[in-house]
Amino acid sequence: MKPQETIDRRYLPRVVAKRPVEARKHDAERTRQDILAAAMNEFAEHGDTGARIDRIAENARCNKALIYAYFGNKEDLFAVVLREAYIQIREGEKRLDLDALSPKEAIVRLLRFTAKHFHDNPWFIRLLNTENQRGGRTIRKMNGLNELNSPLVRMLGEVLKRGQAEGVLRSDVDPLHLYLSIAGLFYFPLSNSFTLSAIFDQDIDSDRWLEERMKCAEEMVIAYLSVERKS
Amino acid sequence: MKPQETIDRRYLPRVVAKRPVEARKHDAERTRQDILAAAMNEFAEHGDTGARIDRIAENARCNKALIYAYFGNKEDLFAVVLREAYIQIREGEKRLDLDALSPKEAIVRLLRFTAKHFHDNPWFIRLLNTENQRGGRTIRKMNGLNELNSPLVRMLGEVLKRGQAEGVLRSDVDPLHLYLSIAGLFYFPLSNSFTLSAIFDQDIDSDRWLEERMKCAEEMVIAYLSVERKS
Amino acid sequence: MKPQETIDRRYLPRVVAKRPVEARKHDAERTRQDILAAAMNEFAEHGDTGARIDRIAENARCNKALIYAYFGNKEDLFAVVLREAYIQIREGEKRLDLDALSPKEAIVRLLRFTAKHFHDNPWFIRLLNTENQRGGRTIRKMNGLNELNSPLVRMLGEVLKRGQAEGVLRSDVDPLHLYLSIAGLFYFPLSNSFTLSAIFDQDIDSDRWLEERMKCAEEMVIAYLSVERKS
Amino acid sequence: MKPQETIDRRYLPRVVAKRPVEARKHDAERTRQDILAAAMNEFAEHGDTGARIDRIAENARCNKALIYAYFGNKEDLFAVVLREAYIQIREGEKRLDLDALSPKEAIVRLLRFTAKHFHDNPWFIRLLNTENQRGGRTIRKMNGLNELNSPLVRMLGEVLKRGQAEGVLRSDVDPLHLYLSIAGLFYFPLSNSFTLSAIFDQDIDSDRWLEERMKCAEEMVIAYLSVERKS
DNA sequence: TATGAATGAGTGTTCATTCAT
DNA sequence: CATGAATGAACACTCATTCAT
Repeated sequence: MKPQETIDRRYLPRVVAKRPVEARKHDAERTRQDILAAAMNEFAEHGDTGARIDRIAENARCNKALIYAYFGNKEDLFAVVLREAYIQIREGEKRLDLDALSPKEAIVRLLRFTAKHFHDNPWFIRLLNTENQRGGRTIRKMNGLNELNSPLVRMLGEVLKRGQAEGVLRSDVDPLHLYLSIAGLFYFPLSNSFTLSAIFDQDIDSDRWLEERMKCAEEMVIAYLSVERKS
Repeated sequence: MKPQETIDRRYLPRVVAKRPVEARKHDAERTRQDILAAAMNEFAEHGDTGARIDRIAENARCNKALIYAYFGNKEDLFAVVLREAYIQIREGEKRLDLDALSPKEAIVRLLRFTAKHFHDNPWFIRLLNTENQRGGRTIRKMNGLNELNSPLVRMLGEVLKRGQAEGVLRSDVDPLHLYLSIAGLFYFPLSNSFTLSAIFDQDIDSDRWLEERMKCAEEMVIAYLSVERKS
Repeated sequence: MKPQETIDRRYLPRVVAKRPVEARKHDAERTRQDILAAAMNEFAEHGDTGARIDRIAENARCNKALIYAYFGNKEDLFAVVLREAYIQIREGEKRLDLDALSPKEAIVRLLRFTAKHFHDNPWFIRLLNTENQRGGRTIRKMNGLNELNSPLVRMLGEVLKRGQAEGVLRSDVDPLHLYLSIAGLFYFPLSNSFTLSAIFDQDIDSDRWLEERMKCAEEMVIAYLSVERKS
Repeated sequence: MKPQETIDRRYLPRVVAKRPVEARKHDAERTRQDILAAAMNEFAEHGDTGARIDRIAENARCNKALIYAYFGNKEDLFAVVLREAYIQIREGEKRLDLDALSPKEAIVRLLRFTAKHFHDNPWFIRLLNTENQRGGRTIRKMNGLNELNSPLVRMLGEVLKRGQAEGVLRSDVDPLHLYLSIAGLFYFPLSNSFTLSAIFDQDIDSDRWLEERMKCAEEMVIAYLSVERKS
């Protein structure tokens, strides 16, 4: 039951920037980055127990000992990788500049970004799955998670408040629940694209499919937010 | 980076039926069932690479060689486990008897069943994740998937048709997309309960949380289905 | 700084009983003994950190996994080896039948046995040294040490009592101290035979040297025991 | 099976002279001394295979490459350490000024010094054990051992000759054997203090125990030397 | 049918040693 | 003179799988 041998190129984080085969010069920071990039690949492709230090070293074009020198051990390395994944998505969200948009437009933009991010960075989903399959042992010990992630909820909360003030959004929406809904509408099909494609005969990973899905999800979210609650 | 050591009891499939320690009495079918039950546990708890044949044998109260005699190898055993998981959820859905309900009631019942099933059988989610982390290698080779899974879509399609005929549901809904939405609204938070609990400080696995989530999801789906499309 | 490559054959415990190269038949007890014998060799030759599981497996004509199946891990294996060493010397002492001899003869016989045992089983000394270089971490956790070792002191105590009653031995001798003296007179030169041979140009491991040493030690001990204390 | 983690402070050679953290100021000789001191510690605490170049560098406040620059490799470094150990004990003996004492007093003083040296410098014993566990590979290749060590035997020989001339010591004593006896009476219990403490329930490393032991050993040696051989 | 014994190919990790600056 | 970076060869231990009975 060997882990996957070949994998769709899309499953590789974009971080990778392989350097010519030649000699490794004594460039610590560069080396660290190479290892981290290789580790993101590896953990995303194979999960925690399936990931191999050997392969990370090979792909980072260094030897295993160096990985231990820089990152301690496999578990610590995974923690760095995981944090990096969160940093990337949260920074992407920040760049959306939701405050500059009308409330509904803001929601839609967040929705489309989320869909895009999940679709374009399948390793992100795989990393989250890995950590949850592990029982969250790594994230439980991580620091600074709140500072990293709370801006998203705050941002979304402000959009909702604005919408309610303007009378265009219903008034009883919890921002966290809203985010979970938005994410869930894409996470489920994309995370399970292999099984769903097999059992329902779909081509979930195609751009066309995603576009359709976004339309559907957008309508659902907007429909929900537009309804005024019957008091 | 050892796989999880202890796990919430809920994470174990219900199939398990441990028998008194005494003797294995050459009861082939019984033995097979024991192995299968133990294997479901093991794959759900630890994923494919984390699962251990030793532990399966121990929990099935037999020896490893027997597992190979019955199931071939680890990969084949996983395939049987995975199919079993699909059988269980599809049978649950069939028992819902959606035809006997009004369209909206039927949708809501399916939604609540899905939520409950994901919540009560976390191993189901874990198994799906495992297979998708594996790149769907197992399911790709499985036969009879269509017969097993298509009834769900057909059933849902009929509900939608009835609702449209009665004029209570919008007319442009794809049953598969609807199912993906319903499932996704719960799959995402439940599958990622460890990470989400950590980063957003929630108690996602609690019954109370699920109840709230169901209310929210229900409203969203109904709002969406009730909207008449502006032609 | 590789551990020794070749070593005087004398440094190997006598337990070794190598079986023809052919096939390993499923004989658990035999296998266990083979592993234990090989482990005694290995730990005696190379110490704890220098001992190699690979070599033990090779010499026991089995594979490494089997060693772990039988003994748990390297540390546990070392504990079994160490206990075995104590069992062997204590059994040898019991067989001396000191009670049947006159007090002085009994002391002399114990002395000669001790000398012989140290000389003929250099691995015994090496094993003790290893454990003491380790800070006694293994023996500290061992059970049943008292039952194993106290008979020696008791036996010696009885000899002394008899000698005092008969008026042939001085009356203020502690049996443990006496044993430490007897052992020390041989342990030091034999344990340090390599360094002493090098710095004093002796052939300490020869039978002739041992014979001389025994004469000298015997006289010293007897002289001491014969002196009546000036009250 | 990691080497010892913490160790009684007494187990460290006195050579150590840690300098403030600040800067290493290109002082070659000073650096060499620091490395040597750290190496003595390391080899004494952990033996040859357990000793770590990393730790030596850390404790010497330099980097590993420097150690190689100064001492060649681990094995060569160990040789320097070992020689240093011999130098220290032989110099101690020289300072005893045995010629100024009566023969019996001289013997007793040597005995007490030896006991004290072994007790106060347990790393000395550990170093000797290490080298002997290695099969004497290092000392065999060392030069100038004779000049270093023969003065002890010569000194002791002269004391014996004086005693015999004065008629207070027996006439057939080999000075080397006498030294081996004296040393052995302390080496054995001190070298094996961990195992002996465990199996005989003693507190061998205490000052009180040593005092008792000295009394006993003294009596034994004097009794032996005082006896006139029955021709 | 069922089992305990045995195996080979990994797997994470360590460490003495060398390189490049 | 001094250093941080880099390496390869081990090494303890694991695990899916097969053998012999």
